[in-house]
Amino acid sequence: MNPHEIIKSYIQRYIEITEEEADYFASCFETARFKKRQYIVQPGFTAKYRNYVLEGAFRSFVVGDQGQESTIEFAIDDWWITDYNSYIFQQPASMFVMALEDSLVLRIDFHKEQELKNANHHFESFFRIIAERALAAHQRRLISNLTLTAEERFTHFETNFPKFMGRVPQYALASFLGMTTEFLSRIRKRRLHNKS
Amino acid sequence: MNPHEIIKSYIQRYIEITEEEADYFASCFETARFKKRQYIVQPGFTAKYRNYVLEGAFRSFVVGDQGQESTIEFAIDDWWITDYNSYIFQQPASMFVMALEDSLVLRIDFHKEQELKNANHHFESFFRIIAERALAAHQRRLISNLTLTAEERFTHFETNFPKFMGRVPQYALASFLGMTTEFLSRIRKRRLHNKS
DNA sequence: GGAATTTCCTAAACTAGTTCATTTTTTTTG
DNA sequence: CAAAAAAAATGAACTAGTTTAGGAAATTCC
Repeated sequence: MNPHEIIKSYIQRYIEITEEEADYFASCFETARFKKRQYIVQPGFTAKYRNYVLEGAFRSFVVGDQGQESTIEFAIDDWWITDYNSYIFQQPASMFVMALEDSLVLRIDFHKEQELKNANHHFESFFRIIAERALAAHQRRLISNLTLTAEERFTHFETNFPKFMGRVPQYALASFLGMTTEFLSRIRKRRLHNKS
Repeated sequence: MNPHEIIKSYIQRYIEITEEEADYFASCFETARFKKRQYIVQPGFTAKYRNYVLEGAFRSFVVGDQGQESTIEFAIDDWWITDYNSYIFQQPASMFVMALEDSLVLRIDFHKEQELKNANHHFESFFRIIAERALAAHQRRLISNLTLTAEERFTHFETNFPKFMGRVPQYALASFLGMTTEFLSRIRKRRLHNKS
């Protein structure tokens, strides 16, 4: 499938629209390629795009006072990524979004997205649905962060996001799960000896 | 202002609609009173309503295997509360939502909300906007949970949500901030002696 | 293909935050 | 208003996770 077919089938998962509407929706996206380690969002600059990953992988993270990185989100094929606080409010970003691999994305410009939503009730619904789903997912993550131990968080990630395992570097996963690389390493070692 | 005037002025903060549309919107809500410690959502039961707090205070929380409570959200006047995973997907809840004080809410039924969204593009926009804003807020919270120490999280809460201070019990705040009551107590004591 | 850089691992010392057990204070309720 | 229940405080022992430091693999890049 070509990029536009992919995004068409994506939107059709969530709302029922005509072929023409789906084509119009797809036409509002443009493809963009990024090389490994390239930044697509940087603190201080406003996130102009909402990005849908076709190929490759991304990671969004913030950098604390002492230079500690905290991974906010990962995105591989069929996931969205941007700095939502920056994109939604069109304010300077506080996060980095970086390519973890050479990647290909479909992206929509903020203003184009507003046009889409104004033009057609169905598109407004679509963006409402994906926002609600993202919110629900964030709430689930918050719950695991608050209730689980470091090891449980790791197990939870392994079982719920197996496709991400191996795709994302360990230091990035550790900071996503809210622990140090050293501790994640120790967990994996402990596992190897204790279990199975 | 009476309840319906309040919710009318609430929606008008986010979208521009006619007086008639605002009246219709308000007419889809009903008021409900709850006594302190009363549950409005319980695990196993599907959250039927999205609740807008007029008076009083609520707390949503999950209970872990060993009985440890983790507060997910607080809501006082002018805030929304429900179990979003349950409400959005109309699945059994995993959270409790409990009144912290005798409270008065305006609530909308899930099916009524769908009607509203289908009837009028503006209402669809409204729910899209509040979902996006809630998502952005969740992302900000995730960042502070990942980057700050327990004491910093407390300070951050004090400065960003002063209206909640004093309104919510300490044990609930501690579990919201991801620490034990004992530790929060120690932080406050430390503050009293060290600073100002 | 080899030097440089990045990522991952190991281990010991350490500390931020927890657990447990008890007491004091505040709130609720008959 | 007194008894009971709930919430907050205190302190000591403990531990899950961090820090620091060094070395081993694995990737990257000229």
